[in-house]
Amino acid sequence: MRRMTARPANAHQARLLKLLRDGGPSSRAQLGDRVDLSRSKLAVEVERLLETGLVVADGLAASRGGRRSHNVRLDPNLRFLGVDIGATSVDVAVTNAELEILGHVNQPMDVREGPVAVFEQVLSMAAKLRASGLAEGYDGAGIGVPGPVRFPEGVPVAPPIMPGWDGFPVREALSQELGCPVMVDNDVNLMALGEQHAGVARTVADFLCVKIGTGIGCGIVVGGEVYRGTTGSAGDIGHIQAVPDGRPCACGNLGCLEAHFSGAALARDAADAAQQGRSAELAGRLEANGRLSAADVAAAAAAGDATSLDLIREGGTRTGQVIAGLVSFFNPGLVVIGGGVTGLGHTLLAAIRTQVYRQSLPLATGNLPIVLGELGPTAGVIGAARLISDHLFSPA
Amino acid sequence: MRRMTARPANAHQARLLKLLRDGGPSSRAQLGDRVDLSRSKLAVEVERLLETGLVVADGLAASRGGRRSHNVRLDPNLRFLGVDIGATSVDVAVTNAELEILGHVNQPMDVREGPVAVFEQVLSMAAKLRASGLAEGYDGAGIGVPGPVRFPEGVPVAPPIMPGWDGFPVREALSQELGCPVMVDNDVNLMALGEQHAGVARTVADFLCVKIGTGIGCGIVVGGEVYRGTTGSAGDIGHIQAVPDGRPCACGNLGCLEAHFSGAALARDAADAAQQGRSAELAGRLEANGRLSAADVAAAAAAGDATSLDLIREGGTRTGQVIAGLVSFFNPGLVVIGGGVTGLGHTLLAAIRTQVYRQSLPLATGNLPIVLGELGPTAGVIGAARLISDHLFSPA
DNA sequence: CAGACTTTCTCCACTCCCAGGACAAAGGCG
DNA sequence: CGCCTTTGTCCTGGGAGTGGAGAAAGTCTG
Repeated sequence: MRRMTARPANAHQARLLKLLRDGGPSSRAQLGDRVDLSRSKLAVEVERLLETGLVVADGLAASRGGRRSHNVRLDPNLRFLGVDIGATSVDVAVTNAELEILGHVNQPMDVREGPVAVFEQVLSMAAKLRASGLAEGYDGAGIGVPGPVRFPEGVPVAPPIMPGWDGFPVREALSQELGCPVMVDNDVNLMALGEQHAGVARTVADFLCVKIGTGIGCGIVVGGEVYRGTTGSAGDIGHIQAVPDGRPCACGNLGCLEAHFSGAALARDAADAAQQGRSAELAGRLEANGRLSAADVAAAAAAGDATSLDLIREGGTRTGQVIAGLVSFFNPGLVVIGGGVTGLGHTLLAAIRTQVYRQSLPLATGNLPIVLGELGPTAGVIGAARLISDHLFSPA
Repeated sequence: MRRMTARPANAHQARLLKLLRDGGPSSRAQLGDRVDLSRSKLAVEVERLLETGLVVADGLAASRGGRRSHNVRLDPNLRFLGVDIGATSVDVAVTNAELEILGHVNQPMDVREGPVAVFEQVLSMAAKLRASGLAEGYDGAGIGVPGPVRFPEGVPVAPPIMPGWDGFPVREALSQELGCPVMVDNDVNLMALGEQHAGVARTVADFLCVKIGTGIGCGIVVGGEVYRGTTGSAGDIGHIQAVPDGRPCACGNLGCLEAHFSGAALARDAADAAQQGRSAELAGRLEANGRLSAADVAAAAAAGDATSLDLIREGGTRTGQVIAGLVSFFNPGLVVIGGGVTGLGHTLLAAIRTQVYRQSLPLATGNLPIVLGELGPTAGVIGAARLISDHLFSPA
C-alpha cells in the first residue's frame, strides 16, 4: 500500500489536520467554528487536503437545524507506530491518525542489551502488529528511550542506564528499517505528551509529569509544549539530592532521590526487609519468586503489610520533598504521577501530596491538583504517536 | 509634548521596531538583511512607521561600497520609565526607546510602608527625572515588585514581604498617575529580562537568573521568554528546603533557603558572630554602625576576615545545593547570579559553582556557565524598560 | 403538505498584498 | 571619467482572501 507522502502545505492546513486528529470526523462548518478563516478559504484548504489524500470524505453529519453537512476525516488507513522503550520492557502500539490505539504489545526486555538487540525486538513486534492486519505499513513512528536525547537529531546522549546507546543514531536507523519518518524523545516526555493528549492534562498549559519506574524522571510542559532543556536532559530529577549524605548512588553522589526511591531501590529495600525478618508477607513472596519487585511491595501493601506500607510512605515523602521544590520553582498547574510504581496507588499519592502541600507555599499549591496518570502503560505509546503526528502535521 | 500614541499595525512593523530598539539606527538595507521581506514590502512598512512618528529619518549612513543609505531610527524623544521596587530601596530610571539609561535615581525605602507611600516616592522620583530635562513625559513604564504578580492584570498576589500590596492595582494606578501604559512584573523576572537584553544572557534562549537580595528568587527564561508559572509565582525558590529540619523561616517551615542565606540572614549571622566574639572585624563594624548588613560582611571578607568568608562560603554552598537541583531539572544554558549580595563576588560564586558542578550530572553541567550578572543595580530598570517596550512594540 | 426559516456549501467578483524586475540615484574605484 | 556596486523607488502581474449572492438540503410550523 502507498504510504503517506504528503505534508500540510501551510499553517492553516496543519491546524486543520490537528483539529481532525483531536476532534475526529468533522464538517467544514465545525472546523470553521474553531479556526479563524473565511468560509471560502476554509473550503479551499479542505479541498487541497482532500486532494493530497490525507483527508477523506466521511458521509453526512447530523443536522444542526439546517442543511446536513458533509463530514471529512483523516484517512482511516493512516497508521502510526508508538514505541516506548523502558528499562526492563518494550511497548509497541499501532494507532490510526486520530491516535486511537488499534493494537498494543508488550515484551520484557533489558535495555542494556543494546540498541541492536532492542531494535530487532521492536521491529519484530511492529511486524507482528502488521501481520495481524492492523496496518499495511507505517506512516510514521515515535519512539521513547529511557535517557536524554539530542532531540533534533534523535540521538541518545550520555544515557546513564543505557550503556551502548550513547550516540547511536536511533532516528536514522529506525527510519531506515521502517521506511517512514521517525521522531525520538525521552520516555518521560512522551508520557507527558500522552497525558496531555488523551489523559488528565488535556486542559493544562503548564504541568509536570513525574514518572517513577526503574528510575525517576519528570516531563516538563510549558505553554503546551514539551521543554527539553539546552542539552535534552531537562527533567532528570532522579539525581537531585533528596537526603544529605544519604545512600550512595550509581552516579557517584550521595543521597540522590533515585537511590532512595524508585522501582529498583524499592525492590532492594523490600528484599532487605524480608531477609531481616521485618515482614513475613514480603519474605513469603521472596521465597515464592526468588526475587522481589515493586509490584510485590504493592501487593503486600494491598494485603495490609505494615512494612511495605512504610516503605511506600517513606518513598512518597522523599519524592514529595523533591517535588515540593520543583513546585515552588516551576509553579505548575498540575502534577501527574505515573510510571511503573503507580501500582502503589493512593498510599504513594497521599504521601507525596502531604509533603508537597506542607513544604510549598500556598500560592503555588493553592489550586494544584496532584493526580495519578490516567493512561497507565499506554501513556508512552500514545505520546510517541502524538510526537510523530505533531511532526508530520506541521508544514514541511 | 504629544506622547506616543501609535502602535505597530502588524507583526512586520513590530519586528522592525524591535530591530531598531536592539540595533540602533539602521538603513532599510540593514533591516532587510534581518527580516525576510521583499524590498518593496519593507519600504512600505518603514514608510508607514515614519508616518506614525514612532520612527524618524536619521541622516545618511556610511557607504557599504555603493550608494549611501538613509538611516532611520526610533523617535529620539520617546521615553520609558523603569521602576524597580526592592525590599529596602527603589530604583527609577529613564531610558530612550533604545533602552539606554539617560538618568537613574535610587532611594532607600521600605516596601512595607505600603503601596501609597511607595507610589508617592516613585512619582516624585519620576518627576525629578523629568524636571532635570531628561524627559518631557513618559511613553510607557515598567515596574518590578518584590513578590508574585498576576501578570495580565498587573496586580501583586499574596506577596509575603509586601503586606498591604496584596491585590493593589499597581498597573491601573500607575497608569492613571503617569498617563501612559504600564506593565508590572516580579523584580526577579525583570532582572532576567535586563540581563537578556543588555547583559550576559544576550545569546542564550534558556537560562536562570538567581537574585540574592533581602530574599532569594529566580527568573526563568524559556525559549527567550520569561516563564511566570500558573499563578505568577514561578521562581520562588527562597522557600525551597535547603536544610532538613533547619532554621525556622517566616513562612512557617523549617530549613528554607532564605532562612539560611539571604541579605537578611547574612546580616543576622554576622551580628551573631560579632557578639559571640568570633570576628573582631565584624565586631568593629557593628560597633561603628550600630548594625550590620550584607555589605559589611562583604567588606570584612575583602579585608580577609575568616569568619565572614566562612559565612559567605556556607551560604554559597546552600545556594549551590538548591541551584544544583534546579539545574538537573531545568537544564539551562546559563545561570546568572545577581542581586544585592553580588558584592560578595567571587567567594560566593566559587562556592556556588563548586556545589553545582559536584551535585549535578555532567550532561547538564558540561557546558554550563555560572556567572555574575553584568548590569548590577541597573538590570532591574533596564528589564522594566524592556518589558514595557516589548508590550508597546507588539501589535495592539 | 406547503411555505418559511436555518444551515451548509459553492461560486464569483473585487480588493489587497506582495514579489520581483526595471530603472534611477548615489557613491566607490581605478 | 567610465564602470561597478549598493540603495531606493516605481510598476506590473499574479496570487490569495474576503464577503456577498445564491443554490442545496434540511427543519419546523400552521
